[in-house]
Amino acid sequence: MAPKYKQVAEQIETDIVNHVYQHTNKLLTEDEYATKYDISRNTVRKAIEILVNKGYVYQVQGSGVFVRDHYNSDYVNLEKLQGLTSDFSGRKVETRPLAFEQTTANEEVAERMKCPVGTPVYYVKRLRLVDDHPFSVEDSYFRKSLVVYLDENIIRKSIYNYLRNDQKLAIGFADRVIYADFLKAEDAVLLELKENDPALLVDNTVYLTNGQIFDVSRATHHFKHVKMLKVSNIKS
Amino acid sequence: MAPKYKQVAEQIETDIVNHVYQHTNKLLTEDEYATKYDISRNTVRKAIEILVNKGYVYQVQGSGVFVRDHYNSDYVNLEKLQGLTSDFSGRKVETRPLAFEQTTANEEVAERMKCPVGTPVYYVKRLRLVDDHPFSVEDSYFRKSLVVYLDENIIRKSIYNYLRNDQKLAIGFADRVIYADFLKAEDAVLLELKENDPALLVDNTVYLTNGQIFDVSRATHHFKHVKMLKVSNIKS
DNA sequence: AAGTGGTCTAGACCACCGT
DNA sequence: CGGTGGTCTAGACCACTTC
Repeated sequence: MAPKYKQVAEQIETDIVNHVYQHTNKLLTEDEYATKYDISRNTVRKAIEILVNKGYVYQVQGSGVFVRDHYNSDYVNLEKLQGLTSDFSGRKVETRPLAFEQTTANEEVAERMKCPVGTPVYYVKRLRLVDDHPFSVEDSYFRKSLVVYLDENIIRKSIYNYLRNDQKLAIGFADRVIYADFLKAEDAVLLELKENDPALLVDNTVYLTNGQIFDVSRATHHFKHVKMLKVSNIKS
Repeated sequence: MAPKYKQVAEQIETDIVNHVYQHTNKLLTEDEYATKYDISRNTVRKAIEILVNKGYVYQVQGSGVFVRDHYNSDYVNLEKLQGLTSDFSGRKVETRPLAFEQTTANEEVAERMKCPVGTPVYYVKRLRLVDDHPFSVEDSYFRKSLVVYLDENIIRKSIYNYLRNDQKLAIGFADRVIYADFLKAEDAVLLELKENDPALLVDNTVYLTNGQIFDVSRATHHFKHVKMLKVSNIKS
């Protein structure tokens, strides 16, 4: 059972996507939502906060909450970690496994995973395509003691859905380091580009809620097809 | 007068940076902070939420709030918009003005600023250096009707501090689109790289609290010296 | 002045972690 | 089981926008 504020956030998000507020671009007031859903104003505010963080709306004190012009599906939204499928809903998203093996952490992986060299890990390499265009190549390592089981069937689909739903893994937070570099020859072939073209790289480190690292990955993105979007509020 | 939750967040942040929690890596409990600062638990939670979003700490239900290993000063943290000076505190940050003029929006700028072609704007081009290494080249346009005044002296320092503190401009939120491309010849010279090397680009659109766009910019970053960090929680 | 979002409180109860 | 974070409430008062 999801908490109320999440349910309400999803409700309002659906309304936004369905252009319910199109005439004025303005949401209902907080008091109106409180009455509508029979919840307290603070719960309404928590719901709206989620939408603010996702970049759907902005708040103006004394005035209201307004819908933003939003970037439909050309960007990878850095606020939504669920992966490509949610960013590119309505488009064809495909995953091609390129490698899958059980091995042990070499020095580089051990350093990124903060574990000893030789720790057992799963290695997965996958090519992702959107609308039949190569999108990114992804090298992932999963710590075997934490993910317990993986197979070739699972990695064709969403590894994360499997870990969350079937393995009940409590995924907590993630760091992503974003940078540019020369495209390696091996990846150039897969992305249908040339060696030493630019590449947009993202190094991921994913933690369980208790702070343990269970996954590190590096995604090499097609520089022409991939742009990342970060929305920010000037608070904090 | 900053709100309590912000003040407390800054207090705790200072404590973290000064290694006050180093022995256990664990913050005080929410109740302890509530007593310590004589505030309600909800206010403590708002303060801690800020630190979570900045990537300083993570929360474990039933257990406590823990300090993360943090990435001292090698990354541009996408959660902190204040600019380079705060990301690279303790390092030499320099800004060299390359161009400053009053002009009008051409088609590209008008499109990005969602304003008519011909709208009066300030154009600013600056080179940023960190520890004497070229870091990025930045092309910015400011909508003249909203920023009112700028001069060559201001753009040497922090334009944003000036707009916020002296002009009392209410800066609200920003979009950043991050991507990779070939480095242009003109920027290669400034960054001491070669034409067609990779470049890490960031297109910025900055809004006032009322939703008006007052600044658009494009930063071309040195691919070897710049990495961006995004920390995320798996909530929302 | 009325409307609407922003801050803050005090307290209740639940969910999860550890002993 | 006790400790600690997560959700939620009802209400007060402030700050800003709009008319």
